[in-house]
Amino acid sequence: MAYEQVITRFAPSPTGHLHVGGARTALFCWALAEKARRTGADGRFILRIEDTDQKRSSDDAAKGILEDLAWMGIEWHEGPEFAGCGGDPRGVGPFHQSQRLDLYAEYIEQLIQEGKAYPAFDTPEELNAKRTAAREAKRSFRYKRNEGADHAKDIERMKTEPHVIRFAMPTDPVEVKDSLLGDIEFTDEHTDDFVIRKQDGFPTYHFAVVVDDELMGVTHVVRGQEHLQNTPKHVALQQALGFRIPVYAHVPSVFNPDGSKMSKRDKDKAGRQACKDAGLTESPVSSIDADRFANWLKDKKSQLETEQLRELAAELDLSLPEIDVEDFRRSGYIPEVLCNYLALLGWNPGMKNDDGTDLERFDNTFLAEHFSFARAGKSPSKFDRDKLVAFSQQTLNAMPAEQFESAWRAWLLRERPDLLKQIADRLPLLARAAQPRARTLSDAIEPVAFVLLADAAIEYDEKAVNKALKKGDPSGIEQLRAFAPEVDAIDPFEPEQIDAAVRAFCESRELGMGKIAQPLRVAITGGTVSPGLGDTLAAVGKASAKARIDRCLAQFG
RNA sequence: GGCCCCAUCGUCUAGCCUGGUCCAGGACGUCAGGUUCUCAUCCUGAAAACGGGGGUUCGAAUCCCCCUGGGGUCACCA
Repeated sequence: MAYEQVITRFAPSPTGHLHVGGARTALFCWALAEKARRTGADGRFILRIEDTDQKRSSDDAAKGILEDLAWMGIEWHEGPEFAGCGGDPRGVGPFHQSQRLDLYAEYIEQLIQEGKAYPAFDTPEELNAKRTAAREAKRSFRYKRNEGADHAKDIERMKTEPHVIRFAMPTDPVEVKDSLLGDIEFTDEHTDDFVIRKQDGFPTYHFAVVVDDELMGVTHVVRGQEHLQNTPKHVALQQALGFRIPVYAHVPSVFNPDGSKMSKRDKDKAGRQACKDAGLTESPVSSIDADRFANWLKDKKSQLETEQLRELAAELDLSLPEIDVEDFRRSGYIPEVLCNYLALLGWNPGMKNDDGTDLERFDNTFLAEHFSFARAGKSPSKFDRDKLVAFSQQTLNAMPAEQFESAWRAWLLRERPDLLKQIADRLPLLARAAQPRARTLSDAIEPVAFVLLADAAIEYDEKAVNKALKKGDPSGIEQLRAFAPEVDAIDPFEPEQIDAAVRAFCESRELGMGKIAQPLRVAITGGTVSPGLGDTLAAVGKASAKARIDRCLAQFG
């Protein structure tokens, strides 16, 4: 009767954009459910917004997370509706915890009636004092209910006094079944009588997750390893409430290459360092006032707003470290690549390519078909940007030209609309030239940046001029002079025709291609590095090409 | 500090469960060559790891124990 169910959920708290670590967890959650779904079982991936912290949660952040997930192609089957994702076919919503308060109240009431939870009236000061004392005595502080507590009397007191509700944690050892780490036994020294309802009436995370997971039918809880110590609390709560106990999988964290935790603070750190290196004492951007700036500069823990940091980085020509999914999107990574890299951080398919190398390039569909925790790693991994860049470059280079062009156009439209306007008319040509050199959609601009300059604004690199124009016999500049009249005859002025003309020129004079290529390159771009010659000339167009050659001849001839 | 988790090249990892085919394979990075009009590609090659110590065994990267190291966690945050 019961056919296989794999119901997973990703439950972020909406306090900012989606962190790559979270994104990987979401990806694994999705893959697990999607795999079941594809084999005809009841596989569902739920997205739930854990906004029980009134102070830190925001609607904007929640929306940002939906956007990030949708961009990555991690589509949730149930949850808030966004971009074709979500919905509530089983009627288990709403999916914002702040809208489920009545539900929690019911179960808390039940626990209090049964004496499994109780009100506590300690002030934060009292608790702090106890914690400090415990620490000084080198013990860990664990809140335990007063031996002589009078439950009925306390319940009466609740009506008039500020209080929290605590769960009377049973002392039996709790066994946690984890499909990644194996079974782990927690003895009762791990947990105390933790708070399940805060003074403001909101449930704590521990209580809300347990209730929601039960009510939403969650069968597999996939979450970060930092939650491992919470699990015995959750299991105890599930037992007390008579709930099912889901299967857990605690995935290891993702770190910076230096071993530090990948955090939003890294952006502040990079910005601060850049300011110090530049010897700045006051803010270079108006959005950060003097006091704030001074304080930020000396206080390593203080953080600027994301927008302020971006302005600062733009001003200092600094690239901030990517931490959130949104950062990678801005940097010009495509979602397929980010997903692929993230999935590989802790999981691998254990298959070979035809040439005998390990299979590591795959898409989300492949992931959904093959994912399991049996092949997932238990140890924390470091985020290697070089490898991500390599994946990105390989993928971008291998795309069909039209696909690259449209991906690039979409990226430019979102991130650099000003630039897109400037180059929109010859985007296909520029895309063709940029694609083989593009590592990301962002740095694709670099190899074709010379087209953005006015003909008269080309600055000639001195070394390039010496090497390409002055050396040789006849000198580069003479070759250029000889070639100049040929330009007009090239028709149409397109890469193939240009290349053919250059080749013919070389053959007739028995020259190596380099003899004319480099002088031309300097004339057109000011330097010795650019895309193929045909692409380079075609990108600026015949009129500009002639103008640039003439100007160069005039200056060095 | 208590408790929990983890441990193969610089990094991500394959191999470990079901010891021998592993003087440990791949990818990224690095270095050295080569192809190409520059750059980027592409091709060839090289250096590079089983944290240490005890067991078990004819035999251990693989199984067990200890040590060391790394990480996590000890909130009215999630």
